[in-house]
Amino acid sequence: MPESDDDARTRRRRRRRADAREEILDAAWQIADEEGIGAVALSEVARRVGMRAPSLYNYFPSKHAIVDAMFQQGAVEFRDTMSAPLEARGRRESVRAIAFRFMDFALARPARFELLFHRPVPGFFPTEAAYTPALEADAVVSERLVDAGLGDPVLQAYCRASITGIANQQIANQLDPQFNVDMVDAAVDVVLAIADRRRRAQSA
Amino acid sequence: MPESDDDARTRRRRRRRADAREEILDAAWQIADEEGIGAVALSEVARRVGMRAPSLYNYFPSKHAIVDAMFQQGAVEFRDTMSAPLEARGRRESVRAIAFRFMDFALARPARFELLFHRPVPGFFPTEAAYTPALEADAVVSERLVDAGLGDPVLQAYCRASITGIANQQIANQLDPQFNVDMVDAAVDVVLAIADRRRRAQSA
DNA sequence: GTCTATAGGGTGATAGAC
DNA sequence: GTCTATCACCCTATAGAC
Repeated sequence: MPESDDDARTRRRRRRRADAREEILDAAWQIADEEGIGAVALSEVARRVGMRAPSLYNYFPSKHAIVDAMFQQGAVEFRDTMSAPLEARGRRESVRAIAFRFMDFALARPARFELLFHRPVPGFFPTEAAYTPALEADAVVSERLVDAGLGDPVLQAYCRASITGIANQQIANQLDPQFNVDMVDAAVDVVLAIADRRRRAQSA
Repeated sequence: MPESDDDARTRRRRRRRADAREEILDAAWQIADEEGIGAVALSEVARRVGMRAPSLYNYFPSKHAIVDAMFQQGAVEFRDTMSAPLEARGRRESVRAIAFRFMDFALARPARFELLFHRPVPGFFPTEAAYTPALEADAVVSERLVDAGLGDPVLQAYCRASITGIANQQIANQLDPQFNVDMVDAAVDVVLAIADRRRRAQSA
Protein backbone atom coordinates (compact mmCIF):
# COMPACT_ATOMS: atom_id res chain seq x y z
CA MET A 1 0.00 0.00 0.00
CA PRO A 2 2.33 2.69 -1.16
CA GLU A 3 -0.37 5.32 -1.02
CA SER A 4 -1.19 4.95 2.67
CA ASP A 5 2.52 4.75 3.41
CA ASP A 6 2.98 8.07 1.70
CA ASP A 7 0.06 9.51 3.60
CA ALA A 8 1.48 8.42 6.90
CA ARG A 9 4.88 9.78 6.04
CA THR A 10 3.38 13.06 4.92
CA ARG A 11 1.43 13.36 8.13
CA ARG A 12 4.49 12.57 10.18
CA ARG A 13 6.47 15.18 8.31
CA ARG A 14 3.72 17.75 8.76
CA ARG A 15 3.67 16.97 12.42
CA ARG A 16 7.40 17.50 12.74
CA ARG A 17 7.14 20.72 10.79
CA ALA A 18 4.39 21.99 13.07
CA ASP A 19 6.42 21.05 16.12
CA ALA A 20 9.42 22.91 14.80
CA ARG A 21 7.29 25.98 14.11
CA GLU A 22 5.95 25.84 17.65
CA GLU A 23 9.46 25.57 19.00
CA ILE A 24 10.53 28.60 17.01
CA LEU A 25 7.58 30.64 18.22
CA ASP A 26 8.21 29.60 21.81
CA ALA A 27 11.82 30.76 21.55
CA ALA A 28 10.66 34.06 20.06
CA TRP A 29 8.17 34.59 22.90
CA GLN A 30 10.89 33.75 25.38
CA ILE A 31 13.06 36.54 23.99
CA ALA A 32 10.10 38.92 23.84
CA ASP A 33 9.24 38.24 27.47
CA GLU A 34 12.82 38.80 28.56
CA GLU A 35 13.82 41.83 26.50
CA GLY A 36 10.77 43.07 24.61
CA ILE A 37 9.39 42.34 21.17
CA GLY A 38 11.93 44.62 19.59
CA ALA A 39 14.76 42.40 20.77
CA VAL A 40 13.55 39.38 18.80
CA ALA A 41 16.32 38.72 16.28
CA LEU A 42 16.40 35.73 14.00
CA SER A 43 19.95 34.87 14.99
CA GLU A 44 18.98 34.65 18.66
CA VAL A 45 15.82 32.69 17.90
CA ALA A 46 17.86 30.27 15.83
CA ARG A 47 20.48 29.94 18.55
CA ARG A 48 17.84 28.98 21.09
CA VAL A 49 16.35 26.24 18.91
CA GLY A 50 19.77 24.94 17.87
CA MET A 51 19.77 26.17 14.29
CA ARG A 52 21.45 28.81 12.17
CA ALA A 53 19.43 31.82 11.23
CA PRO A 54 18.86 30.95 7.56
CA SER A 55 17.36 27.60 8.53
CA LEU A 56 14.39 29.41 10.04
CA TYR A 57 13.37 30.29 6.51
CA ASN A 58 12.38 26.66 6.00
CA TYR A 59 9.60 27.19 8.53
CA PHE A 60 8.65 30.82 8.04
CA PRO A 61 9.04 32.82 4.85
CA SER A 62 10.11 35.98 6.68
CA LYS A 63 10.54 37.54 10.08
CA HIS A 64 7.22 39.31 9.63
CA ALA A 65 5.62 35.89 9.18
CA ILE A 66 7.03 34.83 12.55
CA VAL A 67 5.72 38.00 14.16
CA ASP A 68 2.37 37.46 12.45
CA ALA A 69 2.12 33.95 13.89
CA MET A 70 3.01 35.39 17.30
CA PHE A 71 0.34 38.04 16.85
CA GLN A 72 -2.23 35.36 16.07
CA GLN A 73 -1.23 33.31 19.11
CA GLY A 74 -1.50 36.41 21.30
CA ALA A 75 -4.84 37.35 19.77
CA VAL A 76 -6.24 33.87 20.40
CA GLU A 77 -5.06 33.98 24.00
CA PHE A 78 -6.58 37.43 24.38
CA ARG A 79 -9.88 36.35 22.85
CA ASP A 80 -10.09 33.26 25.06
CA THR A 81 -9.24 35.30 28.14
CA MET A 82 -11.86 37.93 27.42
CA SER A 83 -14.50 35.41 26.32
CA ALA A 84 -14.37 33.24 29.44
CA PRO A 85 -17.68 33.32 31.34
CA LEU A 86 -18.22 36.23 33.69
CA GLU A 87 -19.43 35.35 37.15
CA ALA A 88 -20.10 38.95 37.99
CA ARG A 89 -23.65 40.02 38.73
CA GLY A 90 -24.81 43.55 38.15
CA ARG A 91 -23.57 46.23 35.78
CA ARG A 92 -20.83 47.63 37.90
CA GLU A 93 -19.38 44.23 38.76
CA SER A 94 -19.51 43.20 35.12
CA VAL A 95 -17.62 46.24 33.89
CA ARG A 96 -15.16 45.85 36.72
CA ALA A 97 -14.61 42.19 35.88
CA ILE A 98 -14.04 42.99 32.21
CA ALA A 99 -11.59 45.73 33.09
CA PHE A 100 -9.61 43.46 35.38
CA ARG A 101 -9.62 40.66 32.84
CA PHE A 102 -7.92 43.07 30.49
CA MET A 103 -5.49 44.36 33.13
CA ASP A 104 -4.60 40.85 34.24
CA PHE A 105 -3.85 39.82 30.67
CA ALA A 106 -1.73 42.92 30.08
CA LEU A 107 0.26 42.54 33.30
CA ALA A 108 0.64 38.76 33.15
CA ARG A 109 1.63 38.71 29.48
CA PRO A 110 3.25 42.06 28.76
CA ALA A 111 4.92 40.84 25.58
CA ARG A 112 1.55 39.76 24.14
CA PHE A 113 0.03 43.05 25.21
CA GLU A 114 2.89 44.98 23.65
CA LEU A 115 2.57 43.13 20.36
CA LEU A 116 -1.24 43.34 20.19
CA PHE A 117 -1.70 46.93 21.29
CA HIS A 118 1.49 48.75 20.42
CA ARG A 119 2.70 47.39 17.09
CA PRO A 120 6.36 47.72 18.09
CA VAL A 121 7.77 45.98 15.02
CA PRO A 122 8.49 48.55 12.31
CA GLY A 123 6.72 47.80 9.06
CA PHE A 124 4.72 44.91 10.49
CA PHE A 125 0.95 44.79 10.14
CA PRO A 126 -0.98 41.69 11.15
CA THR A 127 -2.67 39.68 8.43
CA GLU A 128 -6.42 39.28 8.52
CA ALA A 129 -6.12 35.73 9.83
CA ALA A 130 -3.96 36.89 12.71
CA TYR A 131 -6.18 39.86 13.48
CA THR A 132 -9.51 38.07 13.41
CA PRO A 133 -9.30 36.63 16.96
CA ALA A 134 -8.62 40.13 18.26
CA LEU A 135 -11.75 41.38 16.49
CA GLU A 136 -13.71 38.50 18.01
CA ALA A 137 -12.46 39.51 21.43
CA ASP A 138 -13.58 43.08 20.74
CA ALA A 139 -16.99 41.82 19.70
CA VAL A 140 -17.43 39.82 22.91
CA VAL A 141 -16.31 42.73 25.06
CA SER A 142 -18.53 45.12 23.16
CA GLU A 143 -21.55 42.87 23.61
CA ARG A 144 -20.92 42.55 27.32
CA LEU A 145 -20.49 46.28 27.70
CA VAL A 146 -23.81 46.79 25.92
CA ASP A 147 -25.40 44.40 28.41
CA ALA A 148 -23.90 46.47 31.19
CA GLY A 149 -25.50 49.61 29.80
CA LEU A 150 -22.45 50.91 27.96
CA GLY A 151 -23.87 50.83 24.47
CA ASP A 152 -22.48 54.08 23.13
CA PRO A 153 -19.54 53.23 20.83
CA VAL A 154 -17.77 56.42 21.84
CA LEU A 155 -18.09 55.51 25.49
CA GLN A 156 -16.84 52.04 24.67
CA ALA A 157 -13.86 53.54 22.89
CA TYR A 158 -13.21 55.61 25.98
CA CYS A 159 -13.28 52.45 28.10
CA ARG A 160 -10.72 50.79 25.88
CA ALA A 161 -8.51 53.87 25.72
CA SER A 162 -8.46 54.49 29.45
CA ILE A 163 -7.91 50.89 30.49
CA THR A 164 -5.15 50.50 27.91
CA GLY A 165 -3.57 53.71 29.17
CA ILE A 166 -3.69 52.44 32.73
CA ALA A 167 -2.10 49.16 31.67
CA ASN A 168 0.64 51.05 29.85
CA GLN A 169 1.37 53.18 32.86
CA GLN A 170 1.39 50.17 35.15
CA ILE A 171 3.76 48.20 32.92
CA ALA A 172 6.09 51.14 32.35
CA ASN A 173 6.26 52.37 35.93
CA GLN A 174 5.74 49.18 37.93
CA LEU A 175 3.34 50.91 40.28
CA ASP A 176 1.98 49.45 43.48
CA PRO A 177 -0.67 46.81 42.63
CA GLN A 178 -3.18 48.35 45.02
CA PHE A 179 -2.65 51.73 43.38
CA ASN A 180 -3.40 50.05 40.09
CA VAL A 181 -6.60 48.45 41.40
CA ASP A 182 -7.71 51.85 42.67
CA MET A 183 -7.03 53.38 39.26
CA VAL A 184 -9.10 50.74 37.49
CA ASP A 185 -11.90 51.27 40.00
CA ALA A 186 -11.77 54.97 39.30
CA ALA A 187 -11.98 54.27 35.57
CA VAL A 188 -15.02 52.03 36.07
CA ASP A 189 -16.66 54.64 38.27
CA VAL A 190 -16.12 57.29 35.61
CA VAL A 191 -17.56 55.38 32.67
CA LEU A 192 -20.57 54.16 34.63
CA ALA A 193 -21.26 57.68 35.89
CA ILE A 194 -21.07 59.01 32.34
CA ALA A 195 -23.48 56.33 31.15
CA ASP A 196 -25.87 57.10 34.00
CA ARG A 197 -25.82 60.80 33.30
CA ARG A 198 -26.53 60.23 29.64
CA ARG A 199 -29.39 57.93 30.41
CA ARG A 200 -30.88 60.42 32.82
CA ALA A 201 -30.46 63.23 30.33
CA GLN A 202 -32.10 61.11 27.63
CA SER A 203 -35.09 60.10 29.74
CA ALA A 204 -35.62 63.66 30.91
CA MET B 1 44.54 91.08 21.37
CA PRO B 2 44.93 87.45 20.50
CA GLU B 3 42.81 86.45 23.42
CA SER B 4 39.67 88.27 22.29
CA ASP B 5 40.30 87.07 18.74
CA ASP B 6 40.38 83.53 20.00
CA ASP B 7 37.25 84.16 21.98
CA ALA B 8 35.43 85.49 18.95
CA ARG B 9 36.59 82.63 16.80
CA THR B 10 35.64 80.13 19.45
CA ARG B 11 32.24 81.69 19.77
CA ARG B 12 31.79 81.70 16.03
CA ARG B 13 32.81 78.08 15.86
CA ARG B 14 30.50 77.15 18.68
CA ARG B 15 27.75 78.96 16.89
CA ARG B 16 28.35 77.06 13.67
CA ARG B 17 28.53 73.82 15.57
CA ALA B 18 25.28 74.60 17.32
CA ASP B 19 23.68 75.45 13.99
CA ALA B 20 24.81 72.18 12.50
CA ARG B 21 23.46 70.28 15.49
CA GLU B 22 20.15 72.06 15.10
CA GLU B 23 20.06 71.21 11.45
CA ILE B 24 20.71 67.55 12.20
CA LEU B 25 17.97 67.44 14.82
CA ASP B 26 15.54 69.17 12.47
CA ALA B 27 16.22 66.57 9.81
CA ALA B 28 15.72 63.79 12.35
CA TRP B 29 12.38 65.29 13.44
CA GLN B 30 11.37 65.59 9.83
CA ILE B 31 11.89 61.86 9.33
CA ALA B 32 10.17 61.07 12.62
CA ASP B 33 7.13 63.13 11.63
CA GLU B 34 6.92 61.44 8.26
CA GLU B 35 7.58 57.81 9.13
CA GLY B 36 7.81 57.48 12.89
CA ILE B 37 10.69 57.65 15.33
CA GLY B 38 11.70 54.11 14.48
CA ALA B 39 12.46 55.13 10.92
CA VAL B 40 15.16 57.62 11.91
CA ALA B 41 18.36 56.22 10.40
CA LEU B 42 21.62 58.09 10.49
CA SER B 43 22.18 57.58 6.79
CA GLU B 44 18.88 59.28 5.99
CA VAL B 45 19.53 62.09 8.46
CA ALA B 46 22.94 62.64 6.89
CA ARG B 47 21.47 62.61 3.40
CA ARG B 48 19.01 65.35 4.33
CA VAL B 49 21.68 67.64 5.74
CA GLY B 50 24.10 66.94 2.88
CA MET B 51 26.58 64.81 4.77
CA ARG B 52 27.66 61.20 4.95
CA ALA B 53 26.51 59.21 7.92
CA PRO B 54 29.87 59.05 9.72
CA SER B 55 30.15 62.84 9.65
CA LEU B 56 27.29 63.06 12.10
CA TYR B 57 29.67 61.72 14.71
CA ASN B 58 31.43 65.05 14.69
CA TYR B 59 28.32 66.59 16.18
CA PHE B 60 26.89 63.77 18.26
CA PRO B 61 28.84 60.94 19.84
CA SER B 62 26.18 58.36 19.02
CA LYS B 63 22.72 57.84 17.66
CA HIS B 64 21.40 57.61 21.20
CA ALA B 65 22.84 61.08 21.81
CA ILE B 66 20.81 62.38 18.87
CA VAL B 67 17.68 60.73 20.20
CA ASP B 68 18.47 62.09 23.65
CA ALA B 69 18.75 65.63 22.27
CA MET B 70 15.43 65.08 20.47
CA PHE B 71 13.91 63.84 23.70
CA GLN B 72 15.11 66.95 25.50
CA GLN B 73 13.71 69.22 22.77
CA GLY B 74 10.39 67.41 22.94
CA ALA B 75 10.35 67.56 26.73
CA VAL B 76 11.06 71.30 26.70
CA GLU B 77 8.28 71.86 24.18
CA PHE B 78 5.96 69.75 26.28
CA ARG B 79 6.88 71.59 29.47
CA ASP B 80 6.42 74.98 27.84
CA THR B 81 3.09 73.93 26.37
CA MET B 82 1.79 72.63 29.66
CA SER B 83 3.23 75.53 31.69
CA ALA B 84 1.75 78.33 29.61
CA PRO B 85 -0.67 80.41 31.64
CA LEU B 86 -4.18 79.06 31.90
CA GLU B 87 -6.88 81.56 31.12
CA ALA B 88 -9.49 79.23 32.41
CA ARG B 89 -11.50 80.33 35.41
CA GLY B 90 -12.94 77.78 37.75
CA ARG B 91 -11.92 74.23 38.52
CA ARG B 92 -13.81 72.59 35.74
CA GLU B 93 -12.46 74.88 33.06
CA SER B 94 -8.94 74.45 34.39
CA VAL B 95 -8.98 70.67 34.23
CA ARG B 96 -10.61 70.80 30.84
CA ALA B 97 -7.95 73.20 29.57
CA ILE B 98 -5.15 71.01 30.89
CA ALA B 99 -6.62 67.94 29.23
CA PHE B 100 -6.93 69.68 25.90
CA ARG B 101 -3.46 71.15 26.16
CA PHE B 102 -2.21 67.60 26.39
CA MET B 103 -4.41 66.32 23.58
CA ASP B 104 -3.45 69.19 21.31
CA PHE B 105 0.24 68.59 21.92
CA ALA B 106 -0.13 64.87 21.21
CA LEU B 107 -2.10 65.38 18.01
CA ALA B 108 -0.12 68.33 16.69
CA ARG B 109 3.27 66.75 17.42
CA PRO B 110 2.76 62.99 17.27
CA ALA B 111 6.46 62.27 16.86
CA ARG B 112 7.28 64.19 20.08
CA PHE B 113 4.43 62.42 21.81
CA GLU B 114 5.65 59.06 20.58
CA LEU B 115 9.20 59.70 21.74
CA LEU B 116 8.23 61.12 25.13
CA PHE B 117 5.53 58.65 26.06
CA HIS B 118 6.34 55.45 24.22
CA ARG B 119 10.12 55.06 24.21
CA PRO B 120 10.13 53.44 20.77
CA VAL B 121 13.91 53.36 20.34
CA PRO B 122 15.31 50.03 21.57
CA GLY B 123 17.94 50.43 24.24
CA PHE B 124 17.45 54.16 24.56
CA PHE B 125 16.78 55.77 27.91
CA PRO B 126 16.78 59.53 28.27
CA THR B 127 19.53 61.12 30.32
CA GLU B 128 18.58 63.07 33.41
CA ALA B 129 19.16 66.37 31.61
CA ALA B 130 16.77 65.36 28.85
CA TYR B 131 14.17 64.03 31.24
CA THR B 132 14.14 66.95 33.66
CA PRO B 133 11.85 69.19 31.58
CA ALA B 134 9.32 66.37 31.41
CA LEU B 135 9.39 66.10 35.19
CA GLU B 136 8.93 69.85 35.43
CA ALA B 137 5.89 69.58 33.18
CA ASP B 138 4.50 66.86 35.42
CA ALA B 139 5.07 69.05 38.46
CA VAL B 140 3.22 71.99 36.92
CA VAL B 141 0.31 69.80 35.85
CA SER B 142 0.16 68.14 39.23
CA GLU B 143 0.12 71.49 41.00
CA ARG B 144 -2.65 72.78 38.80
CA LEU B 145 -4.69 69.64 39.31
CA VAL B 146 -4.28 70.04 43.06
CA ASP B 147 -5.54 73.61 42.75
CA ALA B 148 -8.55 72.26 40.86
CA GLY B 149 -9.31 69.84 43.67
CA LEU B 150 -7.69 66.76 42.14
CA GLY B 151 -5.11 66.16 44.81
CA ASP B 152 -5.62 62.42 45.06
CA PRO B 153 -2.62 60.71 43.42
CA VAL B 154 -4.83 57.90 42.17
CA LEU B 155 -7.17 60.28 40.40
CA GLN B 156 -4.22 62.21 38.99
CA ALA B 157 -2.64 59.01 37.69
CA TYR B 158 -5.97 57.98 36.22
CA CYS B 159 -6.26 61.32 34.45
CA ARG B 160 -2.80 60.95 32.95
CA ALA B 161 -3.36 57.36 31.91
CA SER B 162 -6.75 57.91 30.33
CA ILE B 163 -5.82 61.06 28.46
CA THR B 164 -2.69 59.36 27.15
CA GLY B 165 -4.78 56.37 26.10
CA ILE B 166 -7.23 58.60 24.28
CA ALA B 167 -4.40 60.39 22.52
CA ASN B 168 -2.94 57.04 21.47
CA GLN B 169 -6.23 55.85 20.12
CA GLN B 170 -6.78 59.13 18.37
CA ILE B 171 -3.39 59.01 16.68
CA ALA B 172 -3.65 55.33 15.76
CA ASN B 173 -7.27 55.12 14.65
CA GLN B 174 -7.93 58.64 13.54
CA LEU B 175 -11.20 58.88 15.40
CA ASP B 176 -13.52 61.78 14.94
CA PRO B 177 -12.01 64.56 17.06
CA GLN B 178 -15.42 65.77 18.15
CA PHE B 179 -16.06 62.43 19.79
CA ASN B 180 -13.03 62.85 21.97
CA VAL B 181 -13.94 66.41 22.85
CA ASP B 182 -17.29 65.22 24.14
CA MET B 183 -15.70 62.32 25.93
CA VAL B 184 -13.03 64.41 27.62
CA ASP B 185 -15.69 66.89 28.69
CA ALA B 186 -17.80 64.17 30.23
CA ALA B 187 -14.81 62.53 31.90
CA VAL B 188 -13.66 65.81 33.42
CA ASP B 189 -17.09 66.37 34.93
CA VAL B 190 -17.20 62.93 36.45
CA VAL B 191 -13.64 62.97 37.76
CA LEU B 192 -14.33 66.24 39.52
CA ALA B 193 -17.54 64.84 40.94
CA ILE B 194 -15.69 61.80 42.24
CA ALA B 195 -13.03 64.01 43.79
CA ASP B 196 -15.70 66.06 45.50
CA ARG B 197 -17.46 62.99 46.78
CA ARG B 198 -14.23 61.58 48.18
CA ARG B 199 -13.40 64.88 49.81
CA ARG B 200 -16.81 65.04 51.41
CA ALA B 201 -16.49 61.46 52.59
CA GLN B 202 -13.10 62.25 54.05
CA SER B 203 -14.20 65.40 55.85
CA ALA B 204 -17.28 63.69 57.22
C1' DG C 1 39.09 71.50 12.50
C1' DT C 2 35.83 69.43 9.21
C1' DC C 3 34.61 65.87 6.71
C1' DT C 4 35.24 61.41 4.18
C1' DA C 5 36.71 56.70 3.24
C1' DT C 6 36.93 52.62 5.15
C1' DA C 7 36.05 48.81 8.07
C1' DG C 8 33.65 45.89 11.64
C1' DG C 9 29.73 43.72 13.58
C1' DG C 10 24.85 43.57 13.64
C1' DT C 11 20.35 42.71 11.15
C1' DG C 12 17.05 40.27 7.63
C1' DA C 13 17.12 37.73 3.38
C1' DT C 14 18.60 34.66 -0.63
C1' DA C 15 21.19 31.11 -3.39
C1' DG C 16 23.20 26.96 -3.70
C1' DA C 17 26.05 22.94 -1.85
C1' DC C 18 25.43 18.68 0.66
C1' DG D 1 16.42 19.97 5.85
C1' DT D 2 20.40 22.21 7.22
C1' DC D 3 24.28 24.34 6.18
C1' DT D 4 27.89 27.92 4.18
C1' DA D 5 28.40 31.92 1.64
C1' DT D 6 26.82 36.08 0.33
C1' DC D 7 24.21 40.48 -0.22
C1' DA D 8 22.36 44.83 1.41
C1' DC D 9 21.39 47.59 4.97
C1' DC D 10 21.92 49.39 9.58
C1' DC D 11 24.89 51.76 13.44
C1' DT D 12 29.43 52.56 15.07
C1' DA D 13 34.34 53.61 15.15
C1' DT D 14 38.75 55.15 13.48
C1' DA D 15 42.33 56.74 10.33
C1' DG D 16 43.44 60.06 7.28
C1' DA D 17 42.63 63.62 3.42
C1' DC D 18 41.77 68.48 2.81
